[in-house]
Amino acid sequence: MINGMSESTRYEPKTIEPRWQKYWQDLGLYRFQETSNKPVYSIDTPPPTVSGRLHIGHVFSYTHTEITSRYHRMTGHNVYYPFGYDDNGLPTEILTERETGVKAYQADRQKFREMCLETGKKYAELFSSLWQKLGFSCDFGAAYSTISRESQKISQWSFIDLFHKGFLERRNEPALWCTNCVTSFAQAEIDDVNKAGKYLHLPFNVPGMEPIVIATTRPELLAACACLFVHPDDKRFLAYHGKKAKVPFYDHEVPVLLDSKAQMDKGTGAVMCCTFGDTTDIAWWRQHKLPLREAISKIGKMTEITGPLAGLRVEAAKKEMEKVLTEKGLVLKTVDIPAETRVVNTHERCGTPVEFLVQPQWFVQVVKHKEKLIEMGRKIKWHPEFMRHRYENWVENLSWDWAISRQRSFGVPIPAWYTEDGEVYVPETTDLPVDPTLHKPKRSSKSGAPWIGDADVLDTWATSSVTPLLNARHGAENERPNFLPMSMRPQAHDIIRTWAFYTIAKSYFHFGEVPWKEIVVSGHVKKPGQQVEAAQMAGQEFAKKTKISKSKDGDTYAPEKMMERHPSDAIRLWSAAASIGLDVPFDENGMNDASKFLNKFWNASRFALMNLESFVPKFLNEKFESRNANDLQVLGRLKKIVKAYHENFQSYELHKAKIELDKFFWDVCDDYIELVKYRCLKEYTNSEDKSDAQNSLYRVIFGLLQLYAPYAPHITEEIYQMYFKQFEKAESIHLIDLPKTAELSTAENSAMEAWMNGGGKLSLAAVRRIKKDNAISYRTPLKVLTLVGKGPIKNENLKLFTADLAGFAFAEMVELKSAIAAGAQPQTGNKIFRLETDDLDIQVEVSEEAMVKKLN
RNA sequence: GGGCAGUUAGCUCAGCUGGUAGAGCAUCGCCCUUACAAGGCGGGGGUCAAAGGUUCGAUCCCUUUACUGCCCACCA
Repeated sequence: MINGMSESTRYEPKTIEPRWQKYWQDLGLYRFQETSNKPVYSIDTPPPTVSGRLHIGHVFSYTHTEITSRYHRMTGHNVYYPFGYDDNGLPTEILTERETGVKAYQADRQKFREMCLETGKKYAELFSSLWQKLGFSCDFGAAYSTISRESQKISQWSFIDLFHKGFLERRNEPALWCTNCVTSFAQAEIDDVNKAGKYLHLPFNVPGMEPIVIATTRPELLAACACLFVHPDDKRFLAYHGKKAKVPFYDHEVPVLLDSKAQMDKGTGAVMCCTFGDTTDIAWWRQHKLPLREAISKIGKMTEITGPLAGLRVEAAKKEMEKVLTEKGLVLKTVDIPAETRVVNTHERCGTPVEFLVQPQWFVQVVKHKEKLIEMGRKIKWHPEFMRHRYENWVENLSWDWAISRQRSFGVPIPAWYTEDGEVYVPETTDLPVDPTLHKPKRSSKSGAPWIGDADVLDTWATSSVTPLLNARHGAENERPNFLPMSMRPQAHDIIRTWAFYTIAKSYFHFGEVPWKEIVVSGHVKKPGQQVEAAQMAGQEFAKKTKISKSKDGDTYAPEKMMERHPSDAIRLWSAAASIGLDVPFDENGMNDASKFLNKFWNASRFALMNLESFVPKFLNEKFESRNANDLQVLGRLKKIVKAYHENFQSYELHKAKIELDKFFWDVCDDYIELVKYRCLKEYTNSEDKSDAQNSLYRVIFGLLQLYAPYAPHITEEIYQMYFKQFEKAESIHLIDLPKTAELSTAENSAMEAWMNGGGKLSLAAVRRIKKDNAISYRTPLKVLTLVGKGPIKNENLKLFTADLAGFAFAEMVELKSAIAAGAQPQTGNKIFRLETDDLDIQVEVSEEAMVKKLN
């Protein structure tokens, strides 16, 4: 019995995993070493948004980073792997509103902020506890929150720096507006939703002529109609150029103007321009200097100018207007637009259709820096490489500057004051953080007019886009020098247009530099679903991948539930099995498989260690080379695996590293351990041979342990602690550097060749086969085992493995011959069995007595 | 409409720089064998979406097509 090893054949993670988690915490194993002179590998961890609970998709992608961090820690790096949470801004406000039933705009500002802080705290604890249960090696002591004082300081510093550098301006112009959240928002926060709609064809009367007919989906905006547009080349409307038309129902006169953006083939060819129905309206409004007629208020109610619609919400107003117009006979025609062909922009946080409102807003000028931003993107190494296209695609299509003010209460305050006559005051960076709703500027305004503090807060992305600065403690006394650019940013592909883009933009504006050297983009976990008539008609079932929805799928994909059923190591291994950047369907079988693997790993290690009882290893740095070909081939193969492992981890392809490792592991179980165990037996007296066997076995098992350690930290630690620690000394397997890539020796190379292609592996299979085919029990001893190498299989190669093979086959004697004599007769009382193949002939002689014995 | 991926065994997916295909699950057969029956051993199952091209040779490279998914644009 090895130190404290249990009798159970089943691996019991329930008690083992928490034990080591606590051990690691107590040892402070994963703390970043501020003064170490090891090279730093820094990770710009995504702080999960405090907008609800985490689902299995988060676990999936965060696990990739976690495994990567362990890899780097085990290859001589001082790893900076912080834990953070994004708890400022709109998402947290919405969550707080949902949980408390209190709407932000109805509540006292300070009081609501405190409620949000509470929410943030609660979820931060949930997140942190989940990560710890998964065995994450974050430096939990270095946790940050984006509403923290430090984060506020840096976010405001960023604002001020952009302001002074001229990348930031305050403009009073239409911005994307959410009437539900009562705030402006950015282009990146638009979500497309397919929604059915309806064109109404409405007549605009023109004195002395036929009415000009337009098609609109937004009759509720008629009151805001500023003009009509027709295409200059559209012959149908030539007579109307420059005429005035009367808006139906409201009867105010609007001009008929020309613009080539009016599409002749759309609707009726004539279009009404309202302030504002869509982005084209905004362009027209600017270009043609149209009057502003606001029909929708901040909170989504119709304004006074809409007459009978005033006070109604947009949807209700649309219906009411259609009713009114229909009653008056003003609807000439209606055309339904199916959902498939109509796309509505909505606010991604709440699904409310976008409106446009003119309000003073701060904008970061991104549109005019597209080229530079693309250039920055190209300086960063993307994994997988094709994800860079998404970034470029997004930047190329940018049409709005980044609106960063939010008319909300919980967030980092915009550090600015204004006077009525247009003076702007931005504080000194030494005075941060400030809250203009509470504090006053240090000086009075030039005109003596009173300062008005900005009551808005920053977009949550405006704060989370400075996480590299936060990690570097930029501007603080204990600033981390040479910390930027960071080594790596991990994140999922859905936030390339937001988090990745904004972080790159800010880094460029502040320093003209990239924020990190590499970015690793992970995929999503999709839920498996059914699909399509065609497949069903063919009697097939299709797995269609669809997004996991927090609201609809409830607890099905809750990691906490998953962790009741599967060990953390199994969930980690399942996550690591996916190709980098690809979406994967959720498949709980994959976790079951991983659990089975853990059990196998447990048993294999346990068995190996039994064979190492009372053994003292020659240490790894000591020159050791076995004389046994089987040992040599397996150690040679281990070296090959190590090399591929490092290469794959360098390119973040941990799934590839794992595939090769798994294959090796199963081969070790199936072949190597089966063969080596006979040389480890107590009764085995050749001490040189035995020493070779045990030293090799030690190395193979320990090597496997190390290579699996980043993926499955708990089970590897358990096995390490139970046996290897006595020799390796380190407090944890996670403190030992992974084996380095090493050259294969000539002996190893030729042993591998002899094993793989020279007949070694084949002879093992042949023994299994002949026993099985002839119903000879596995344990039945053989009198004689005869092998004949044919074709490429040479007897001299087979000879290398005969000693081990004899043990495996329970053979008293193994002989190699050039041919098996036809009609060879067994000795009395024995039987002969023969199997011939193209590469190898095998013959065994067994005593009948032994066979019968076995049958009973 | 633009872009990016994918299409390989019943299912989920690997397949490195081109040399007539692999794993797990499922299925079938055998086996309590002194690590493991949530196991072991063995078998069946694929014209690698289609068509052309380059090549001595293509799942892999090039072109075209079809389908699937994602990102973006369009939103009167």
